[in-house]
Parts: sequence; C-alpha cells; structure tokens
Amino acid sequence: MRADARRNRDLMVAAAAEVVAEQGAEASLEEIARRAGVGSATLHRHFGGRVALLEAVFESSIAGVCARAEELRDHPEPLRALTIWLHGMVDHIATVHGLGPALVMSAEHGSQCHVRIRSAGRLLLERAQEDGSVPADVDISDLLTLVNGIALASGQDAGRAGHLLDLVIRGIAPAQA
Amino acid sequence: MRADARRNRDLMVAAAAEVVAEQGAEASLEEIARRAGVGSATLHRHFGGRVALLEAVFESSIAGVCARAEELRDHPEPLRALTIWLHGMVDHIATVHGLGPALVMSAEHGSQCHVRIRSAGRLLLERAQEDGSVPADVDISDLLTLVNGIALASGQDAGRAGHLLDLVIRGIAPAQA
DNA sequence: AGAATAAGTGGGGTGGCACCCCGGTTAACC
DNA sequence: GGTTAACCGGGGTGCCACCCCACTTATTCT
Repeated sequence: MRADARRNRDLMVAAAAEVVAEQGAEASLEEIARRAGVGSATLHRHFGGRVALLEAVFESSIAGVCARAEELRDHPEPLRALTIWLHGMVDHIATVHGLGPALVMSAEHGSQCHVRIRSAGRLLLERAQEDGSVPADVDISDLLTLVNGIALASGQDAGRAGHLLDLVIRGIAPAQA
Repeated sequence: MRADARRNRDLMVAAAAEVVAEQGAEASLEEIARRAGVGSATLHRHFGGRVALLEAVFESSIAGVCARAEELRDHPEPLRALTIWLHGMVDHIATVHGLGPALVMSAEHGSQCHVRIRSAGRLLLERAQEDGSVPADVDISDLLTLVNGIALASGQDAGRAGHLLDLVIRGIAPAQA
C-alpha cells in the first residue's frame, strides 16, 4: 500500500469516527469524505460501502470487547463472568453512538467482526453451561441477538438497557436470583 | 373530505401495502405514489411523512392485535393469556413484512398506535402480576421493547423469534416452567 | 538523478430520493 | 350553470450513493 493511500485511509477513518459519533451510523458518506479532505470517490474506492467503513471505525471497540471476554475466561463463577460480559456489551453498545446499528449491518452482511464477538462470547457461555448455571438449549446466537435487540430498542439509555438485560438473564439462569 | 381525495387516499394506502410487503418499510415513497397513479406531491400532502403512511397501512393489523388482547382478558390463567398474546405479537411482526420497523418508527415518533398496543398489553400484564405469576418490577414498556427487539433481530424467521421469546418469558415468570 | 510505470486521486456525472411550490383542474354547493 | 374552495401533479430543489476517467504522484529500476 502506497504511503499516501495509507495516510488517506487513516484520515477517513478518523473523520468517520467523528461524524458517526455526532450523527450515528446513518451519517452521510459525502460528509465524512468532505471532513477528511478527500473526494467521495476515494472513500468509496477504499471501503466499497458503509459497512466496511464502520467496521474500520469500530475495530478497536470490538477488539476491546473480545479482550474483555478473554480476561473473564478464568473467573471462578462462570455465570457471573457471562453476566458481567453481557452487561459490558449492552452498556458499551448503548454508550457508543452508532455501534449498535453498525453491528446489525455487519451481522446482516455476514462479516468478520460478528464472528469474532461470537467466538469470544461462546467461550463464556459454554463454561456457564458445563457448570449447570445455564440450560443447554441456549446458544450464543440467541444471547447476542437479544443483546442486540435490547441495545437497539433502548436507544442511548444505558440504564434501561441494563434493566432489560437483567430480565433476560433471570430467564437464562432460572436456578439463581 | 372530497370524494376524489378519499379515492386517492385509498389508492395510496393500497399501493403502499403492496410495495411495503415487497420491499419493507424503507420502500421508496415515490415508487408508492407511482404505483398508486398519483403525483408524489399528493402522497406527501396526504400523509406528511413515512410514519403516517405506514400507520394507515398497518391500521387493521394493529386493531387485530388489540382485539386479540381483549379476547384474552378473561382467560382463566393470566400468565398463559399474556404468553399467548406475546407469542402472537412476535409471530405477527415476524410474518408481516415491514410491520416491525413501522412499529419502531411509530414508537420513536410518539404516535397513537403505540399507545393503543401498550394499553392492550398492560391489561394482560397487570392481571398476571396481581396473580403473582410475574414480578412487579416488570412493566409493559419493558415487555414491548423486548418483543420489538426480538422480532427485529430475528428478521423474518418466526420460529427463531418464538424461541427467543420463550427464553425471555422463562425469566419473567421464574416460578413456572 | 531521471525515466518508466503502476497506484492512487478527485472533479464531475448519473440516477434516485424526500419534499415542496404554484398554476391549472374539479368536486361540491348554491 | 356559476362560484369557490379543495385538490391535483408537473417540475424544481437539494441531498445522497456510487462511478468514470483524465490527471497526479509514489515507487522502483537503471
């Protein structure tokens, strides 16, 4: 990759992060290109579509979520670890403007970052299931779909999203309070 | 209302129902006007925006959901009545193309039809709470938000949506299976 | 250093969209 | 049949995603 192309890519991702934080995931691509100081053709050539751009923007966010799952892997109480992680997800999605819709698009688009989050979560869920805290008929796609749904449907209200997640967890772990 | 205006209104709602069934709630308003055989200005003058048009399209759908709640009001097992109704909702939203997003828009827009569904559901929820089947800290907004989230996140897959709703209900009624 | 070349760029075009103005039309009422 | 107020839709505005192609520039080779 040529040096100028690399530089432009970084400019565009930075501008996109800024604009998406202000206006959400539906922000105008032209506005992003404008703010990055490049032609809109350049943006389209680099990313091909909105989804790829959003993935680049939220790359580090997603890496963070996966890292957090890794840290929780050896927690002594698997159900608690899963709960903490899911709360972290919901909170993060509700807080970071544009992330929720971006994850949905990326899931619909069958993209990489969704796979990464799935594997991260599956680890925690399976440990909680081996331990008997969570019934075997729950799978990680169910959980993430519910998390997506909750975060999307709660708008930017992280408190409400957390409350809804508590309701769902009560159901997933009927043996516990 | 003048007769020609009334006739055009009906044409537009019928065309909208058709196009939305094919293309979903984001269908082009121009395409709807085109298929109704009216100018796009006429459509905008009548409905002012997408939300009002969608509400007109799904009017009977929503009336049906409310009527169903009314029928279930005197069911001998309040929790069962609530469960049946929620399953009906999720199923209906998953089956009728465009209805899910339309309800979300309408909720964001603070519109009438959301209020009607809320009141219908509240009746069933409150009866289940008086009866002790559902904890008092659940409210009808929580439930409908979850139903929305589930239906949205499951796409058109009614089976999946039903499964997710079962998970949620298990949590809402921890005393029962 | 300078030439050759492959990679990268963005002005400007296309087609589509929501939304609106206003001159012409028509239903409704006398 | 005439008056009037309601209604209509062609065509305009400004925005958007996405793309073509003549031009520029980083890189590489000698």
